[in-house]
Amino acid sequence: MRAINRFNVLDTIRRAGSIARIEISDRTQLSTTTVSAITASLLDDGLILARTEGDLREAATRGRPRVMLELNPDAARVVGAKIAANRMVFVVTDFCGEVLSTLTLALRVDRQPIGVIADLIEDGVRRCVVDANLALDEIDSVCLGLPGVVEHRTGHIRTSPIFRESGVDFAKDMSERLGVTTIVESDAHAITLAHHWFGQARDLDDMVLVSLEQTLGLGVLHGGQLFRGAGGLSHNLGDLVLGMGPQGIIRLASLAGESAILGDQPSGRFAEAIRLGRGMAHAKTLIDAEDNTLISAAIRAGEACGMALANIVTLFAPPRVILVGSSLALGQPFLDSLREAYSLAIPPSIKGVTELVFDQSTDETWAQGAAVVALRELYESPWGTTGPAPAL
Amino acid sequence: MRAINRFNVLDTIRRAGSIARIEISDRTQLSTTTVSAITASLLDDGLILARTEGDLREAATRGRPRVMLELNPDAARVVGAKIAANRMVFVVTDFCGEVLSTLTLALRVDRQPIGVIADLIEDGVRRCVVDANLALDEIDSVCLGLPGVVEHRTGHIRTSPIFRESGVDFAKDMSERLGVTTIVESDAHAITLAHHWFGQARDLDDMVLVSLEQTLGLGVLHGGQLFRGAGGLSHNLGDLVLGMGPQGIIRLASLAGESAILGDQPSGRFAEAIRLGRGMAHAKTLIDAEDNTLISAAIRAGEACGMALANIVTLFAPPRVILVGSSLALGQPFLDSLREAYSLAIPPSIKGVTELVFDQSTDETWAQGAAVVALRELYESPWGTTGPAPAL
DNA sequence: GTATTTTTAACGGAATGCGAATTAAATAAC
DNA sequence: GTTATTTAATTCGCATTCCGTTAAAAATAC
Repeated sequence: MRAINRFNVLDTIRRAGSIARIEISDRTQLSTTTVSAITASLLDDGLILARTEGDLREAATRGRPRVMLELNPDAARVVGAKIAANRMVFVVTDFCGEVLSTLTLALRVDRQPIGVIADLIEDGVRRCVVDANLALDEIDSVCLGLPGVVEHRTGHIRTSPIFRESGVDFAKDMSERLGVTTIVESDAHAITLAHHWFGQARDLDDMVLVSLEQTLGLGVLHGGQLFRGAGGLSHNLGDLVLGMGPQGIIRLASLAGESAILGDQPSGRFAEAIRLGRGMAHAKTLIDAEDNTLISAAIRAGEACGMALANIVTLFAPPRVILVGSSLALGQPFLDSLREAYSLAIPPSIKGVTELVFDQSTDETWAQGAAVVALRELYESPWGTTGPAPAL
Repeated sequence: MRAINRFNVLDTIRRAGSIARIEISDRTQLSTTTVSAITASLLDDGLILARTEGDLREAATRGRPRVMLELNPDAARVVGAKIAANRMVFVVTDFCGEVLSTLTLALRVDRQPIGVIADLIEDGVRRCVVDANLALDEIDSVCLGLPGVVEHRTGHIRTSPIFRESGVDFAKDMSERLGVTTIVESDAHAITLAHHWFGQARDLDDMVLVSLEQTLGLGVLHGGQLFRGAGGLSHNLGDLVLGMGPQGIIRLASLAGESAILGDQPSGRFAEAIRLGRGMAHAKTLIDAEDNTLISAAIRAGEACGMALANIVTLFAPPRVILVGSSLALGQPFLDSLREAYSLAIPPSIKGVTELVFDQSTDETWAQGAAVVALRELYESPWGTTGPAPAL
């Protein structure tokens, strides 16, 4: 019970950024007495800080001024990472989720042996931590955001475009390598939480996010919690079936996946751009130069995404859908056809329920989302005076 | 806190049917002391009964014999109803969900004015209650299961094939007519809970049910709770888009809805059978007589359903999917093509995660499911010594 | 100084949960 | 037939935690 209330108070403080006790009592419906007791213990554990100044009401109010409480950024540090096929992005954040250092490695890792990938990740984490002027043992938790189907609870990677193997217990591997608790999560789930904490869904506890990257992912927020499938695994939108063609099943990935849009580019400048992870940006310049092959690929992809999106809205009926990912960089042809297909396909009965938002987040935001995944687990874990208590 | 534990204990007793306190303590992780206190209060409120005999362990065990606890069937009575376009089925059940009386009205109500439909439902409820040798004021709650998109929380019917109007506040209407708390729920959600309590999902807290009736519905059970969309509304699978054809969007309903399979039958014996709600049964006899039009319609429908099913499994990854509804009566051509399309469309990465179960429930089971919806709300509501306390 | 508002402190009461001891009810052993 | 043993359930005492009330302390405006 205390644990629940404690978490609620802490989360209220985080959402507000800076808030007085009496306001917490208002929002959480807890008595001022209880809030005082809980905040005292949070202050004691060093999770929050008190600031005397900063009362935003009119200065001309009488009475004892409010003491504003806010998260103590130094209460914990975590590492978040976005691992993609052609790049890795690491961030170190403080307890508030603010980024302390960033590291981007542009290198193609897909289909490497698992040991090689683990080596690179380990290296990236260590370097990013050093960049933040920290040592690894000052890091409380690491979260890796990966594409594909990830079982967060068990730490297994079911399938991922960056691994040849399937069913890897990657969380355990990396925990042992780093000597720090390491968890894994789908990259789509990570960016979903990033938007919940910092982005376009700060005001919402229910929403859906669709990520259009090399892999097509989905994040569903339901009551402020990620909706993970039974078994805790993430979704792979690319596997959605859009119809039956002459050569069999047509999946979304085959129309809207990165390779479907960019095509097979065996050589040349475009192929080089793709290899370096600039494929979509380069495609945009080609589209602007009216490359008809690419334009029609983008339109096809947009239509497919719009239809799939309509199906997802039919199933989840969220107030807002956020679209993110590199494919958005394709620009008008893609976005217009997506919007058009969506409004055609959305059933009339739920028209107007859902708002569509496009968001071009940087890779850093994705990594920050992974950090948020780690932080959320810290928030819920019991704390001693020195740091988070080890799990039972 | 007590309320939560109380509900847990009550639900544990319901699941077990008959169970000793010490066993409850085992399963709920509550101390025997707490279980004793809670069961005492439940006994006091008349919600459960104690039975001295019935200890199923070997008779030759020493020690004080266990006192088995079970639900008191007489603690409450509810009415559940399945309202379909061409029939209404009512049941009165006791507190355990056991059916006390049944009433089927075979009449076509779709597109009647709302007052007429309400009249018929009111009449059905009253007659079914009388059949159970009860008076309406002995009924604690009524739940109506309707096809279409239903907002359970607010009691509004967003769209339903049986109403001309949309956005009707039907729960309020019927509550006033009957003088009994009346709630509404999607028929698919009702049958989902029926399977959770009595059917093929007794052992599962996570599963998905797909109902193939006149309307195509979906029920998602997640952690023992129905997963309702962000506004508490139900899903309409028929609106799912399966592809783009020459005449525009192809929705599942246009391939696998009842009218899509049976076709437009303006007259004749078949049309008469459809009007009476025997359409699918009659179709089966025609299929057995090798009516090629129907066979190919059934195959098309099966394929469409199989693909849609694969998409749902991709999104929810439940351990089990239960398929119910009148369309199952089409037999082999439909089921075989469904299975085949499903196994083609299911992505390899989650092959084997989900088990497919077909279930031909009677209409009574659907109505019983609606009763379960009502009972679950009673279970959670606070009780006085005389009956459920009125909502605040 | 007085008034006002926020925060902390102190006390009592109520609810809840747990552990230990106790009682209850049966069988097994003698 | 009595006693011991075993298992189930209850009782009792204790700790926690919450809330409400009241009062005091802190800090500022007037």
